[in-house]
Amino acid sequence: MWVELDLQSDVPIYEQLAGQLMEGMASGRLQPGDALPSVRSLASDLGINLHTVNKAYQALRQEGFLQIHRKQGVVVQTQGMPGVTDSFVAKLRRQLRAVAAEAAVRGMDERRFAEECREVFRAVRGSERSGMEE
Amino acid sequence: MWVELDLQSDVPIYEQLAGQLMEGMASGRLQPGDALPSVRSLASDLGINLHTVNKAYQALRQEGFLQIHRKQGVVVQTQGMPGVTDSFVAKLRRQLRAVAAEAAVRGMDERRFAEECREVFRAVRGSERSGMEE
Amino acid sequence: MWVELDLQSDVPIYEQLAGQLMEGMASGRLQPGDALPSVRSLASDLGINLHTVNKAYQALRQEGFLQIHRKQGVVVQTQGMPGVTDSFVAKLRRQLRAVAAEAAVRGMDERRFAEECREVFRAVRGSERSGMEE
Amino acid sequence: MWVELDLQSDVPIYEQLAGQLMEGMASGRLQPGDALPSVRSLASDLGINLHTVNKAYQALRQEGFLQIHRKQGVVVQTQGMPGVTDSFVAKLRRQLRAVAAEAAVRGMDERRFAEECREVFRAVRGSERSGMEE
DNA sequence: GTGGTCTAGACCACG
DNA sequence: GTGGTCTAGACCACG
Repeated sequence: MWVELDLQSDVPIYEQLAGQLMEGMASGRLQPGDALPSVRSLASDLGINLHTVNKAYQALRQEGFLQIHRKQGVVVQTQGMPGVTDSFVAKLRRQLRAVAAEAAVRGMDERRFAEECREVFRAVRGSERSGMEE
Repeated sequence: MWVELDLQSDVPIYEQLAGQLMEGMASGRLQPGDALPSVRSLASDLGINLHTVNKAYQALRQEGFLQIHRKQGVVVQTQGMPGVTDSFVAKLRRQLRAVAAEAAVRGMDERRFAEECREVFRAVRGSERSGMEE
Repeated sequence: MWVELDLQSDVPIYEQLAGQLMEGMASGRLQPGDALPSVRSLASDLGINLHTVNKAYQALRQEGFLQIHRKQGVVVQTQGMPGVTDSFVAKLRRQLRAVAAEAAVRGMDERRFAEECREVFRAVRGSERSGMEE
Repeated sequence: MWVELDLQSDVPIYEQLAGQLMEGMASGRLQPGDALPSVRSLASDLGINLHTVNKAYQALRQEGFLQIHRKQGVVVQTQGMPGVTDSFVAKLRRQLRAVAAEAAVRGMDERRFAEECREVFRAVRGSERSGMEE
């Protein structure tokens, strides 16, 4: 799989993995209905423990991004991805505050900050979606 | 002090504290040269451990946002705040990726995302700086 | 058939199926002597595994709610449904404890709880039985 | 502690534990703000693994019944227990359906069923709360 | 074969 | 000392 983990990072592995899967969904590499590797195969593929993979899968399932069936395994949500809920917007803003504050202190101006955000957003959505929407 | 901590959050307290101090600097409530409370007094003020306050102060000092003198205590950096370094931009982008990916998956479009970023940036800079720059 | 399964639920499919059949019997849609679909046909009808349907049938047979004949197939018990045995009452109470405890902790009062129970009971017995008893 | 587990039961241990803690809160043995044993001490006390205790604690925390602080450990929610939300009522009814259906099939009548529910509810609330409300 | 559960044991950040 | 994370390995229900 295209997942890349930094085992040295202080960001927990399961969190990195969940993040990478989220980016996969954002970019379109992972489409609704797509099957993900079983916890065991992905674990051995990435060289980590199956419990660590499971923790990432469970977190994404609980938030509604994945479905986990007993035998069929793990699948990207088909029945309505979570939308832009109020609680998500609140979380988004909370996370942006920390980022924005340091940028402001370092002297980055508003336009530059917004531009960086825009570019990162474009980057995660990737090119594979071109023509899909809008 | 105006710091507010969420003891239930899974974000470490020292990190929350450092973040709040950073927001104080971003908004202008904390100006270069301003003295911060002593480790002892801030700890008892916030009802948290001495070590926790110290850890937040040390982290901000190490990055160049604070100066710590033996007896004069803790002071907001006077000799040039850290600027928009390449490594900061890299960190900024890394942090934005996670945020942007989830926003994209949830169906937020680019314009809305950039607008949220812009507004958060404005909010953290606050009104107290009006007239300082630009 | 009128059975509806939630393949995403963490309740095993065979258990959901047995529950739905039980509700069919409670409502009167399934009467003593009524024939149920064969394991094969129900499985393909519901898009699930043969074993799963079989497991649900066997569980209900073992408890005395169904009869399974070699060639006549599966039939709702004709020779006396299981009654309100002591062991059933014990099981009933055990299951209610968990439900009731959470309701109590959330601040639901006794009257409301009893009322919810009453209404659910009425709902599962349904209207098709009207005139059958009492 | 007063928790009793049935290691033979097919109900997962962590679920039994969470249920017992919930009953403790329902009965008033566990009051808001009360400290619970650390995962380690409760685990050794009950003769089970600390991860199993942790799983029960995390489940109750995620639903809002417990707070987990880094050093202070685990505490019964003080800032507003979860209330009777719509989603809880929906879950309650779903769980009652299965129970009620079998009771109905076995010939238990509505009044008896409601009475059983009422008594179980009284039992879980216990006597220690007498005089607390109403 | 799959995920779910449980155990045992380790290291670390936090406070 | 506490919970958080990770590993390794086991057994089992489900399908």
